[in-house]
Amino acid sequence: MNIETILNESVIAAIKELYGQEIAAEKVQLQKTRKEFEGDFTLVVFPFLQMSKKRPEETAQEIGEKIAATQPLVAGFNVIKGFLNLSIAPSYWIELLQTIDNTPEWGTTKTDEKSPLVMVEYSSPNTNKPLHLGHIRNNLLGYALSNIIAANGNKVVKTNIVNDRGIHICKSMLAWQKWGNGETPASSGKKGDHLIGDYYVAFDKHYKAELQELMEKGMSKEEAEAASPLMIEAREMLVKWEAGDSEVRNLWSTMNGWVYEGFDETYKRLGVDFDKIYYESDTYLEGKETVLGGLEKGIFYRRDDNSVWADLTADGLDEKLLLRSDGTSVYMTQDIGTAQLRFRDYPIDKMVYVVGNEQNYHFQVLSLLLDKLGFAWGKGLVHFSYGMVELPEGKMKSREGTVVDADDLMDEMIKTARETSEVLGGKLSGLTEEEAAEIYRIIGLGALKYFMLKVDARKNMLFNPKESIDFNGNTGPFIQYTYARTRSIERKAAEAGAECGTATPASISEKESAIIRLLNDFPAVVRQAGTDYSPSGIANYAYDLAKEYNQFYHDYSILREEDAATKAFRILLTRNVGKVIKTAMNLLGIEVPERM
RNA sequence: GGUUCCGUAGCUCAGCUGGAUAGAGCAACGCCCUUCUAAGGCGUGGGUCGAGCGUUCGAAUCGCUCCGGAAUCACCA
Repeated sequence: MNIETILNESVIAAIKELYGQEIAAEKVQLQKTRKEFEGDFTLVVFPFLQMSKKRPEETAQEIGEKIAATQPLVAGFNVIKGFLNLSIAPSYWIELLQTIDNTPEWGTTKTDEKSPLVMVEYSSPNTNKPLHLGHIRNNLLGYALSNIIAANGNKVVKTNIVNDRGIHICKSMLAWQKWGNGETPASSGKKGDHLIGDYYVAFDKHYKAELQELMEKGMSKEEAEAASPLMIEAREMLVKWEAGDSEVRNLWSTMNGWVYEGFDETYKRLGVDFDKIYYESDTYLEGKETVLGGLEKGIFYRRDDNSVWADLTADGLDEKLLLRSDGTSVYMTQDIGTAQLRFRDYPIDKMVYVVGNEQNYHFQVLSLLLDKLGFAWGKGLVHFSYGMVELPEGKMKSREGTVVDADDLMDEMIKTARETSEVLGGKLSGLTEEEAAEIYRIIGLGALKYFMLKVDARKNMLFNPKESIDFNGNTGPFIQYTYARTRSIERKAAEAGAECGTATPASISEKESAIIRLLNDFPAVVRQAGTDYSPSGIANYAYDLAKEYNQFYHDYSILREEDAATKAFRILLTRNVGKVIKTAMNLLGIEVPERM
């Protein structure tokens, strides 16, 4: 049983004995004692004043006396105003450290046969351009969230829906046909997704030039857009694609194949993966059937022009188009189709969509529609909505060339990790170039990942490339550095044959008990992150722990301590800090180096 | 205009199931490497928690009203 539960029960018992009243466990406000005061946990006694009919100080005093007398784990207490600060016996903390040490995956909940199945959709790229900064936030959040959900005792299926069809892909294809001269990733040395992205940009450039020309001949913007030969050709290509034209389909699968190879490389580098990938080219027709089924059941209705709609006015929303008058499907229809396929493939209990907040309305509607169509998890679907990534100069726009490319950014981060390390002077001397390169990779990516994950996902965030590469302060490398320190201490302790935590030291310092209380919090932090869908909760916790340990590291000699029991205790503490940091960082998808 | 989200230090962000004097980092200034990793530690300065009203013994946290900003409200995806 954890210490909070024990104290909670002690408080309830004390209240009952003193004032003869039964109180609910939620009424007991126990919190960690603030740094300035002595003690480990603090009970707020204001809610009990009505029962005690005494002043706050007296009430706190008598509750404190009662608990100290009955609960052996409470070694002492003090009262400040209406706050009762309780000190926990060192023996309990030692025991906790040993429990952490002996428990594999401490802080997380195991999955078994009966665990609910949660499907997490994230990434969802288009196949006409490479991944950029916004995708990085999406991928990192999606991956971390999956880990966190899994750590809370759920089976998780990570999924990706690839938008592999539509006019945007036709644009790239057309441009490649016109100006590509048969260029391939192999012939050009470019990554497949970048190659296709370049043709998408080329299309846009030529298209704009065309528009300009037509408008100079006296057409309005709308007329020019309609008359543009390039755009007409692209639309024709889309029609051919839908009709299954073999030439177009072949080109399409070849070029998409190049893109997927490029994506795979980026995903691998980012450290994210998927259990199941869906393609819109497979799901877009499925949705149509489901919608028509809903039409038969009277859930939807058809207008005179033959289009199909859902009336959501009763739910406080408006009417939503599901099938165009020409019978083709829209975005919503595809998402319904994808849901249908997934439900056929897996016994889904809960569905989580990691998609940007610009689609909040879409998911509100989707949830209602799926519910009406009878999907058990429709109503409870979670749209894990995250904010935009903004740049210091303003919004990121591909047209204006202000995108930050995912691959470039990762290169840059790793390069900076190397440079920083070299400036600091021979940090990794004694390692081979390969070993050092691996550490730079871990640090560079750790900096990037932590920077993206520490911020509350709901908020728009500012990405300042310069600052992101600053490895000081509340950053991934700081946490990694702290971990490397704990590993170093462990290695040195092992070399010296030092004992690890078998005896109880005479006393535990404030810094030490602060660290242990943080360790004690970890399971609750993981649980909270699971219910709040909050990777940032874990990230900020990891930082707090690392910071606390670093201060401790500077204030106490760990290996030089003369007293064997104290030394052993500190080694055990260090090992547990390393263990918890590593677990927390793993949940975030951030690797942790053995040395740096 | 409707809906949703966000306003906390100069900057980037924590804290929000109501609790003690609102915390970090960056930036500025001053200390600390003969000491287990200085990618570190310590210190100084910096705040009407967007504004107002309300609920409460107690509000950055809850409610209402404003003010700012963002997203969305397509037969685009």
